[in-house]
Amino acid sequence: MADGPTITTIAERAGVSIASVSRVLNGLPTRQETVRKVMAAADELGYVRNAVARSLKSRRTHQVAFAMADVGNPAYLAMLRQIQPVLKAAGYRLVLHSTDAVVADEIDVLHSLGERYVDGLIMVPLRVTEAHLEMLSAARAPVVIIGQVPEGSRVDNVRADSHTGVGLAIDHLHQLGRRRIGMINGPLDTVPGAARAAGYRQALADVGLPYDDDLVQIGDFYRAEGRHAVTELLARVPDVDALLCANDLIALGALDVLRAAGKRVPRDVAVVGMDDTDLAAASWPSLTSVSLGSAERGKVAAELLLERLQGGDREPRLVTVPPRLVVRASTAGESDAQGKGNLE
Amino acid sequence: MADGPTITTIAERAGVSIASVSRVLNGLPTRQETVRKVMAAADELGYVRNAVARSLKSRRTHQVAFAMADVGNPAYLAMLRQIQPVLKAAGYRLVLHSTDAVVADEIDVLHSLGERYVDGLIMVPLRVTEAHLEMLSAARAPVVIIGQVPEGSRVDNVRADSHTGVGLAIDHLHQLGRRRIGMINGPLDTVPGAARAAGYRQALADVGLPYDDDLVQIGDFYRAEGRHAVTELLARVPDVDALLCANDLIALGALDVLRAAGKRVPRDVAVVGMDDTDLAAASWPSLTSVSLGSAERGKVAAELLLERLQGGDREPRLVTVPPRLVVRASTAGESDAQGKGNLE
DNA sequence: TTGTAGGCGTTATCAC
DNA sequence: GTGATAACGCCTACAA
Repeated sequence: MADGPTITTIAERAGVSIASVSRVLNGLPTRQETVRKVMAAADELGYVRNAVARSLKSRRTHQVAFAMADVGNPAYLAMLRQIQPVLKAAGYRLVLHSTDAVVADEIDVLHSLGERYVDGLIMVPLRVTEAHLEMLSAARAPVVIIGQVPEGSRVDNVRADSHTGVGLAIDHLHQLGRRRIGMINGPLDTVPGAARAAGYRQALADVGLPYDDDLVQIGDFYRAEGRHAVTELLARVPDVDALLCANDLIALGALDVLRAAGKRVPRDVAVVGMDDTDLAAASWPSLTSVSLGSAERGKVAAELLLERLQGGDREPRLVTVPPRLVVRASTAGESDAQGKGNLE
Repeated sequence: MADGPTITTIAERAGVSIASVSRVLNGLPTRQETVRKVMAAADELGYVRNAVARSLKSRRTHQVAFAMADVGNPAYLAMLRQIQPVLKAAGYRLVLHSTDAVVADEIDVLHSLGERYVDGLIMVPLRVTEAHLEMLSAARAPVVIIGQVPEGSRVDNVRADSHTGVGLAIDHLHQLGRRRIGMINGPLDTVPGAARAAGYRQALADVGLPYDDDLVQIGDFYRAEGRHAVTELLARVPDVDALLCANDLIALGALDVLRAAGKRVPRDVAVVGMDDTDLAAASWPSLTSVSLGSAERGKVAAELLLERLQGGDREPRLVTVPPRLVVRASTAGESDAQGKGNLE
């Protein structure tokens, strides 16, 4: 693992100056003979440009950071899968930051932008604190935030619209003739929890159904908690005919409980999840789910960042990605692709 | 977004030399008064060290690359989830490379090691070609390969043992009294496909069951292909009482087909998947699966790399991660955690 | 067309 | 202790 050759090594070998070597390597006009000599020397030595030195001079690293709470979370993964190819195609490397849901880590990532080891950052903050906003306004590189940012913040911002998403689900269930539609939500002090609760209330009003506290159960965004919450709801309202779950994991928990209780899905109870993760298609019955466009948000965020990296300044932009209802067997059993199956 | 301050800026402001600034910033012995002045200036200016300049001098980037075929693949993700915290704890950033299963891209990643923008690399190659080996031996930074590398290659190597893993599954099924154990495999010209085929043959011999060509069906590592293959096998051998599937997706396909055919799982047919992905726990019935230790392999790879980055030279190491059978409802229905459920 | 020289921001080696 | 000063490897005026 000998020390790699530099342009100086090549220059000596080719008998020219380092300036000529640099020119050849960068395709600047040079005499044919010089080009030949330099290329030959570079080849023989197995020369590879030192990206660090290059960055120091050019002030560009061709690296972009993506920071989110947890690499293992399917929603972030969906984003990552879209972000990656967009950046790669534009010649950028991707640096990953998993903040483990620790706010201090997020601030740290923002701070480290000053180290200039990346040209830009895409971040999905858990919540946006004062500290975030302060660091954002002082950021030394372009940042795109996926999530909610206060009005007037001077950052590109990509949002989901879970409020509307809940509406899609309720509409769908209502059209299927469901009238006692329960909601299993996560904590109300989270951004998604609050938005979904509000969306549920309004969507019911929109289709003319009364809001009933008994039909709402708060748990948390995990399968086990989902099971627990659904059990409670079922005990209170045995004749519930549909369940809107605040994410897919909760919905899987709901399927567990309904199955154990001898309820048929979707005939007795229709179930809808949210986020449309891979799990939705894997479950049985496959799960109707509201996609909040994680993939799309990732893609848009990457594109916005590239624009800023390539183009110049422009007004900060706000893009809201519309939700989409993906209908599967848990609400529309008979028309499902694997329609021959059933639960009895 | 004004140009950031450098040690020169600080030096001027504090009325000292850049050498002193550097010393203070690096905690080298300095007079108290100087420390105070420098820190004050740095604070006021919001100074942040330039990582690029630092790397140029120190020849360390504190970055490590992880290269695999596809960010979306759950097996790679399981690795990533383990690699990330190990590296983070050691102060390394993670650079992600998704090669889209293109060999040229892999070579490219290997080549780019010469650019010195990372201190090391963890790679999961699809297959190891001559070109790989050549680049590996010339690599200018430590590399850990997850996968099969020819004997005698001078690289750290972390392997799975799917051969043994298949044995675990067959043993389990045999102990449950299954005697007509089918195998749904992927292409035999892939490394995993070949290993699993060999493991199946030998495991049958080990438990004293005859090998029967009719019980083997080759498809591909996807759900739809799994469905197709299982359909064929079922037509040929209607009384098959267990299916070993070469990965979880195939196994999900198997569940689809068995359900449609009115076979009860596990009573009529027990089903085992491989890889133990998240999907295994999400399906119904939940899927018994052979874990090939993706997570563990990631962890070990990260640790090996760190050792090399911190310590000095040592002989290349070969670590084989043992497989583990994760029993769930698809083979052991009654004892399943959600045991009240059934498929009828 | 080519070479010399200066600078990107740090670190580290010297003398003082 | 501290301050010049020389690298690290590359790019780029500017001069020849």
